[in-house]
Amino acid sequence: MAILLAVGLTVSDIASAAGVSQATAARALGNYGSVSDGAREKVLEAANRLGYRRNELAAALVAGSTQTIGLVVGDIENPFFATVARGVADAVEVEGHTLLLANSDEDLERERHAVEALRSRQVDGLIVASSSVEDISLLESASASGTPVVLIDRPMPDAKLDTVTVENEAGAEAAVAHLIEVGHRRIGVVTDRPEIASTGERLDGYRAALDQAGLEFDEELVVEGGPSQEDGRRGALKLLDRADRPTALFTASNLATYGALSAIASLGLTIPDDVALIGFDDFPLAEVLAPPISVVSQPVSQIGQEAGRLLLERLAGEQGPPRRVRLKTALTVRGSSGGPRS
Amino acid sequence: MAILLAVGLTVSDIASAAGVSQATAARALGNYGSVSDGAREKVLEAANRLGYRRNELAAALVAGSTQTIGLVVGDIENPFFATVARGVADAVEVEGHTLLLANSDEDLERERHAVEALRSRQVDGLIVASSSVEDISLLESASASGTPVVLIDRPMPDAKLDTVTVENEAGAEAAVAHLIEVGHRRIGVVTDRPEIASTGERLDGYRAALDQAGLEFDEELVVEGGPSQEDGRRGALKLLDRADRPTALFTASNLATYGALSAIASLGLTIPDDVALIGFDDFPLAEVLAPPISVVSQPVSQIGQEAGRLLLERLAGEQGPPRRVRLKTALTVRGSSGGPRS
DNA sequence: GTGAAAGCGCTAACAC
DNA sequence: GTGTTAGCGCTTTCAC
Repeated sequence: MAILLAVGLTVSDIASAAGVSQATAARALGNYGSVSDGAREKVLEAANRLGYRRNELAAALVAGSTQTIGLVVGDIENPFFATVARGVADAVEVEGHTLLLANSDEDLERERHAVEALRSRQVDGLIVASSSVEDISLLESASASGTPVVLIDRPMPDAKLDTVTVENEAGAEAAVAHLIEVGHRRIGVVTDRPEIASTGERLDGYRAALDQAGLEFDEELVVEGGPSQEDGRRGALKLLDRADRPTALFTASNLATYGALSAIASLGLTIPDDVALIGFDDFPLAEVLAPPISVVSQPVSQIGQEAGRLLLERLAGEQGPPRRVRLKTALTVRGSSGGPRS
Repeated sequence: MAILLAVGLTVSDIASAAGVSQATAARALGNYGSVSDGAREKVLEAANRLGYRRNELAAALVAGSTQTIGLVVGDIENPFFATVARGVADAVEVEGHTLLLANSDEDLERERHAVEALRSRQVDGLIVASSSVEDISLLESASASGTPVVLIDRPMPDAKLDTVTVENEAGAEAAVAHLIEVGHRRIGVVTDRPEIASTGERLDGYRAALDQAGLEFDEELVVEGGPSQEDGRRGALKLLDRADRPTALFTASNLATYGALSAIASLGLTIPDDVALIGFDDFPLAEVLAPPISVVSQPVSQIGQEAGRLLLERLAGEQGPPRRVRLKTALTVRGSSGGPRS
């Protein structure tokens, strides 16, 4: 019995099967240079018959390009990142690129590790939802040394890198302004991690709306959440589980919204009478809940697609200064933000 | 002004910087063979100072292993697949592997294409949620030629491949039996795509529960959904938007459940009085909805982890016959499955 | 312990 | 149009 450890056919195998030189076979298979019709036919026939598949690894080693994009997200289980990933994949796959995926768990050390691992694997470019506001030197050095990097979701004004973000401040301001407009005066916020820049911007939007209405900022009403639903739940509970609880909540991320909904349900509170709610980022069941949940919606898939597009342009040779794409957000008012009981 | 197209340092660069031969530098860097302490120190110092990073591509070409796992899912935006992906990533990353991700959109042709692309990139192994019940010859041939394949989520009894699935039939049967127990007699089903084997098993569970209770199977009560929330919504509407609508619904996938919730809301029906509901696969807001939604929960992350584990074992040389891991499901009764109004 | 040299599978000069 | 040859960056014999 033959042990067949099929390691894959090489160009040479096809060449000898077709009775031509390795170079001719390579030319026919790679569709470059000039090959006579006869030779081409023999080669392709042999390749087809034997089931040849090009070793992209070897090709990449020569070409210096792997046709591979590294994507680093906080957690692919987070629907936001999953949708971003889908957007990126859609954008880059049409050009024949494939995604190498890594989770950072919003940890700077793990992010560094992921970026290094991806670079070692010679990705052509990187798309990163960075964990840190401050230290992006690693990413800038990657970019400087020829691996373009696109930052997503988290604005980095000083970064010399392409970025794709949304109008965090305007979105948050619109949400809070709306809550104020329908009569709320004490509005709690559950933020995402303070280390990520979008958190700061959304908080700025919150303050701007208060300022605009002449309301005083009360830091008691701001709680730091985190990247998980449980963080959001805890944050919301901290705000709601007391006598002088706010009459409305603004949750600054999708998982924070989930968490707040859970907290509100567990306390037996009614939306919007006991507490109104607006969340940043839309979600599948927002319209189905009773009442439907008001949200600041953002074009999540488009974030990924734009990032993919920017990266492909860099790979195609684009040399200009860092580009900053800011996508619009939109306030979608549904039932959950109705006026307070008063 | 110098043009610095930093292409990356090579072992030779480090070797000359350290004043040793390329081979010695490689040995020190790769931590194999024997190197004198002095030489090692010089090499590592130089590597560190210059910022050397190994080109894993070149290493992989020699080693014949890329430390890379290909993952093919229907759609990474689907929370089920996102969680599976996370589980796989967690399992394989500890061994230094990275995930290459591809979406098949539940299309057999795209799945084939993805598998080919991943194999060309020399992944060490593949984990696939296959789109087709019938044609897995491509995957079996991959496996036979040295790229181990683990099938997930969709049972393939005849496949000569490792598989990780859940107890679809038992889970579905428990759900429907419970609906019958609380008094329902006309129970509608919204399935996933009929082409995937889990759909068949869940439908078998439905029929088994009816049989057990002596109820007749009515094919009018079964509608084919699909892989999207919108498919589920349409399917549920077909069942609910008529006079003799069923008093309960069993949705056979998470997105079908989302879709059914949407359909129920749009029709203004009340759960569980107008229509009771149990869905296959738990979801983040299930406990938060009013009423909370009863589900058949499955260990989604564990599916991914087990698949990763089986694959790593194959890569480590495991030679035995195909292994079939069947994970348990559990019926979680919440408010949505309460008795009918009668 | 160390260096020279071969080779992984491919692309691409360079001759003929 | 075709074959010979070098080389991508690495690992790994094989002499010394």
